Amino acid sequence: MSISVRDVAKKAGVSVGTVSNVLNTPDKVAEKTLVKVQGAIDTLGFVRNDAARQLRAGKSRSIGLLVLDVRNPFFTDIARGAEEAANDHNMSVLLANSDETQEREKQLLGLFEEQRVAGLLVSPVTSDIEELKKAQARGTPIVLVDRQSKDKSFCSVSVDDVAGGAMAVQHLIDIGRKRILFAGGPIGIEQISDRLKGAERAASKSKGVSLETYGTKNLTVLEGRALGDEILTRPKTKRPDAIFAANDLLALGIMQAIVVSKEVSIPKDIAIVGYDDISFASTAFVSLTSIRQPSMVIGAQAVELLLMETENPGSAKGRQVVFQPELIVRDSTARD
Amino acid sequence: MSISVRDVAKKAGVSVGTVSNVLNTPDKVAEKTLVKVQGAIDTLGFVRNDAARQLRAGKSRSIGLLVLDVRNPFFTDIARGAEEAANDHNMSVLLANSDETQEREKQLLGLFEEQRVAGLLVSPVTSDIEELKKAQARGTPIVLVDRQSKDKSFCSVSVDDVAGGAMAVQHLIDIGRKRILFAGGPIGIEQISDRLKGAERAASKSKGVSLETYGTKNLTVLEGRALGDEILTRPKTKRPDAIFAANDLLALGIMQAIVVSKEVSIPKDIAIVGYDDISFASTAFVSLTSIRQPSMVIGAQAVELLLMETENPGSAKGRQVVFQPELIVRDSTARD
DNA sequence: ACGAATTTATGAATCGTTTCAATTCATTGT
DNA sequence: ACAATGAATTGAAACGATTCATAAATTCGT
Repeated sequence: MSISVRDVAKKAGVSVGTVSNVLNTPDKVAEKTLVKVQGAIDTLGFVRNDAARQLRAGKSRSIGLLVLDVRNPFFTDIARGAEEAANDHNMSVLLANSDETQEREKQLLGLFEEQRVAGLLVSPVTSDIEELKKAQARGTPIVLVDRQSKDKSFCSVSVDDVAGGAMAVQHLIDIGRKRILFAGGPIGIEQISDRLKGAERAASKSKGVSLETYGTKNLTVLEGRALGDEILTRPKTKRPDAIFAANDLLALGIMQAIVVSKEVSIPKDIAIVGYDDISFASTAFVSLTSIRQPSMVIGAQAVELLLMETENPGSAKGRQVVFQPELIVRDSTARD
Repeated sequence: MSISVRDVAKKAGVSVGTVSNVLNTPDKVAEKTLVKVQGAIDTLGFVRNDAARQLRAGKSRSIGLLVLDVRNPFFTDIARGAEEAANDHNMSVLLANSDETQEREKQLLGLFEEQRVAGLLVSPVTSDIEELKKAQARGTPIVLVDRQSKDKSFCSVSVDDVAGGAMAVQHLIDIGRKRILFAGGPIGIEQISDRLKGAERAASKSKGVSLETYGTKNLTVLEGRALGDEILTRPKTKRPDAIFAANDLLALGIMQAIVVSKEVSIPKDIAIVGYDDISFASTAFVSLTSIRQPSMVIGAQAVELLLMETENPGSAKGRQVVFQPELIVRDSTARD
C-alpha cells in the first residue's frame, strides 16, 4: 500500500541498502547517487516507516514522561524542559497522564514498555514502585521525577519537599501567624507527606503555633474551592489565620472561595502560601506567595540523567539530584 | 535480547501462532492452553513489541494531536477530551506542541507520519496547509481542530470565532464602553483574525465606538504584561476604557501589569474580556469575563470524526462541526 | 463406533527497515 | 599498465508479531 524503500530503490535504479544509506548516512553515498535517490523519494512521496525502523533498531527514539496531572502547569513545565533537552539529542518526549491513579499508571507503563521507549521519566503515584522495578529489570531505564528513591534503586531528580514545607510554615510564623492549616492529599503521595513533614517540623519549633491537617482527595482548584467553603462555615474562632496548601491549584481554589464570600480578607484574616509557583500564582486575586521549584530544569536534568544511563549503563546508577526550593513572597502573605 | 513470542511458545510448548491468539483472540484458545501460555508469559516477563505489531498491522493505535501551545490550558483541555474519547475506542493520544511555528509543525507532522498514526488532529499555525494536504493525500486522515477548512478539504471541529469576537465587543459596548482595544497576535493565526473580524463588526455597528488594534507576538502572560505596561505609559486620555484580549493568558498578563501599578482600576477605568475561559480566569485578581469554548467537547468530537473517517472512509468527508461560544460575565466587566 | 462437523493448533510467509560481509568501482603511486 | 588502497554499492538476513491456509484433535449425531 504505502511506498517502501524497495519502491524507491527500483525507481532510482539502486539497491535498498543504498536508499537506507541515503536516509541515515548520506555522507557515505556518492553525490550523484544521492541526488538520484532523493529525487525518487520526493516524486514517490516516500515516508520512512518508523515501526520497521524501530523493530530493527530494538529501541525507539522516544522518551516516555508519565506525570500525575497534565493540567497542572507545574508538570507541563517539566514536560517543556524535558522536551527541549530531548530535542538536543534529537529524541522526542511522549507525555502521558496517570491522573494520580495507580491503575492508569500501570496501564500506561505497559503501553510505554510495548513501545520500547528509550527510557521513562516517572512521577509515581505511590511509593509502591514494584511495577517500576519490574519494568526496569526488563530493561527500560527509568528516572524518577519530583521524587527520590530512598533505596537508590532508581536515579531521581527532585526537590527537597521537606525543606519546602518547612520554609512555607516558617514564613507564616515569621509574619506572626499562629493557627496554621495544612491542606493537601492524598497523603499517600510522597511529595505531599514530605511537605507536611516539613510543615510539622517548623511548627513544632515555635511555641504557641498549632498545625491542623486537612486531607483533600486531590490537588485541584475544585477541591480547593470545597475546602474554602468549609472554612467559611466555621465560627470565626475556629478558623485558621494561615493556610499552607500543598500546591498552587489548591491554594487558588481556596482563595477563590474566600474572596467570593467577602467575609474574610487575604492576607489580613488568613494568609496563604501555595506550592510550585505556577505562572498563574502571580495573576491571582491576591498574588500568591508560593514555593518555587525549578520545573523546567527538573525536566531537563531528568532527561540528561536518563541519557547518561542509556549511553553508558551504570554511569548514573542511583544518582539522586535534589534541588532546593525557593520562597517567593507575594501579597497573600504581606504583613499588615 | 528481549523476550519474544517465540520464547514464550517454546516455554509453553505451543506454536507462535497460538501465543499470538492468546494475546489477541483468547476466546479462540482452549482454556488449559490459555492458562499454560499465560503462565509462560508471566514467568518470562514477556512484553509485546509494539513496533513489530504495528509493522504487520500497517497502522498504529495512536492518534496524533498537534496543538499551538501545550501550556495553554485551553489546549490541554482539548487534549483531555480527545484522550477520553480515544480511550473508549482503546486508542491513545500523542500530544505534541508546534509552538506556533510552521517549521516545528512540519517537523512534527513528519514524525507522526513516520509513526503511521491512525490519524491526526491538528490546530494549524497558518492557513498555508499545503503540507497537511500532502500528508492527507499520502493516506493519513486529518481533522482540523479549532479551525475551519474553508475549501472543505478537511473535516473540522471549531468554534465560531467571529461570533465570539462580536459577543465580547458587544458586551463591552453594552456596559457603556467606547474606546475599545483589541489585543492579539500574530494576526496570521486565523482564530485571532476571526475574533478581530467579529470585534470590528460589532464595533462598527454602534456609533461613537472606536476599536484600536494592538498586535502581539504571541498569546502569553508575558506578552500581556508588556502590553499592560505600555498602556500605563500612555496619558490618561489615550487609554482605552475596555480591552478585548484574544485569549485568557494575554488578558491575565494585562491585568497583572495594571493591578500591580494601582493607577488604574478594573473594571472601573478599564474593563477586560478574555477568550477561552480557562479555569484560571475565575481565580484572577478580578475574576475575568471570558468567552467560553467547549474545549473538552471539541477534543472528543474531533476524535469521533477522525474515527468515523478511518473506519468508513468518505463517511465524514469535509464535515464541518462548528460550536457556538458562550459569554461568561464576571467582575472584570461588572457595571459600576 | 464411524464419519461429519466443529473447535484448536500449527508454522511458514509477511510487513519495511537496517546491517554488514562481500563485491564492484575508482583512484593513486610506481 | 598493474597492484594496492580506499570509496561506493549490493543484497540477503534479521528484527518480532500476526495471518491464514492447512492439519490435528475433539465433539456430535445416529
